[in-house]
Amino acid sequence: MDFSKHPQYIESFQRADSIEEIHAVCGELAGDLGFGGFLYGARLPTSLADAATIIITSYPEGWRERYEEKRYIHVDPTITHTHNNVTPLTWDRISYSGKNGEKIRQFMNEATEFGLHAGATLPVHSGQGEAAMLNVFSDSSSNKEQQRILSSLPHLQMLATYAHESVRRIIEIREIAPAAPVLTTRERECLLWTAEGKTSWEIGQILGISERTVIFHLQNAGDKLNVSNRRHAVARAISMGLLAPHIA
Amino acid sequence: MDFSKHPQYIESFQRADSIEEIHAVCGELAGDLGFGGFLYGARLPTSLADAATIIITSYPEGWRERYEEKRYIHVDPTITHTHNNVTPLTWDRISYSGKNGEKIRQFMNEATEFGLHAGATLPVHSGQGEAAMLNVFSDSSSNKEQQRILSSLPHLQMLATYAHESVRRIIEIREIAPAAPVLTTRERECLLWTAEGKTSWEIGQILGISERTVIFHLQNAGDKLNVSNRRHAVARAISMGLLAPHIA
DNA sequence: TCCGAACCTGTAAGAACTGACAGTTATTTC
DNA sequence: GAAATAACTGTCAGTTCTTACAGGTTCGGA
Repeated sequence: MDFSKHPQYIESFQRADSIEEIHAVCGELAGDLGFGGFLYGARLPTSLADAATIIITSYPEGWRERYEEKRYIHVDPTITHTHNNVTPLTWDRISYSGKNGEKIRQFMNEATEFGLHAGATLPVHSGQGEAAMLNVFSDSSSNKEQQRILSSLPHLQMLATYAHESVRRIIEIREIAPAAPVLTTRERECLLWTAEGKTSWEIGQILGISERTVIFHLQNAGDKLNVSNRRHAVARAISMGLLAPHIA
Repeated sequence: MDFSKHPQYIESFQRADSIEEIHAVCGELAGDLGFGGFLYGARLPTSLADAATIIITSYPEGWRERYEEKRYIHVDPTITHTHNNVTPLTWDRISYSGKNGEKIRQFMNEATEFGLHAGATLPVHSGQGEAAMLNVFSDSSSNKEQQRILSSLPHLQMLATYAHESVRRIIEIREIAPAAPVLTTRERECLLWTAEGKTSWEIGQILGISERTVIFHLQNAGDKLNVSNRRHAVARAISMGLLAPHIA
């Protein structure tokens, strides 16, 4: 297969500044590599329990409708795989055992009705629970085609990271998530111990300062995080990555 | 370049059940692909502010000592890149501008003294803040070599995910992190609203149950999470991914 | 039919947190 | 030298959490 346009796709992804452009690049590369269509899907957490879902796809209209209608998102093995893995998945290796096995088999059978006979899923994860996947499908499941898919996996995987990078860049520009405030050392320390369940008094003992001072720092941290109690502060700080282990 | 052994490496990674075996596979593939050495590094968060660091490497002894001694982990641009990106980095594209530019230049210069003339970094992220990278270096930085590195990136990237997968599998077997408990729907709901800063009474209003019942559920959740107050429960639940947005 | 799991509710005392009062000290920056 | 920032400390009233007491209902599986 011809991978010579690989660098061009990467450049196109890096230049893209709208979802439509990303769609175009994905479509082009899927076509060039001989695939029948693609689907890029990402979930970008915006708050604790909410996430923005971005879908960029050239899947057949009928299949997308069916998928919606039957709520196949709860069955789709490519999504499960992406959640639990970092490695590529070729669809011929999907397992039909387990309690959802029958549902999955039906799902895959229905997919073939719309031309998705074979394909692969390339997971991409980024920090803080962001997850994305690039699916490509082929309208044949011959041995030769399976082999072709297999050999294009490395390139697809790499392109998937660039696709994801550009989506993140574009979405971030539009500012879905609020920026994290800058905490002082003490504020971070106090928050961290709070997250470990310590009381103000205990934290004071740990840090060698008075209980009142701990309250002071936590109050300041709370103001910066725009919250009104410690439970909320802990949740915010963690999900903003403010308490994450530092390098080294 | 010859990528025909690609599937063999993958199989070896999947079969490996010790860090030493992973070392061997990485060494083999780096050698086969013409690289002078490799470094796989991962940070697997174990608790809120702590992470296990796993390093598997064939870097020159002298360079590793120097790196330790000078605490280059704070300077190393491959680590910064891995933290902030999902895409591969070829070392010739490292930027020397910015406030740490001079330090980074010195770092890279010293690296060349030990034979690291060119190379690439392949980031791998998995859920819950886990991050890893595969570095490979070459003892020449000729144009031809740069080209060679570039063309092997897709394969390296894919192999990096398999390397990371096997490390995760091995480490998980040895149980660094405790398993997440199963929460009931109500427990999860109450915890979620608690993480949003709501009081018991408020949560009762939201869920249409009494304040006492909310306390009851939070108590049970706390017991399962093995914590003694809500701040700790919120922290635990979030960092275990129990409150993460469901696929819907 | 009995059991466990999930869900629901009440009272009450003491511990912990929150918010508003009112400050001090040291360091850095303009 | 003034201003800003980080760190530090105290009291007090009111709110919320924690723990321990003692129950009840519903539903599905053994």
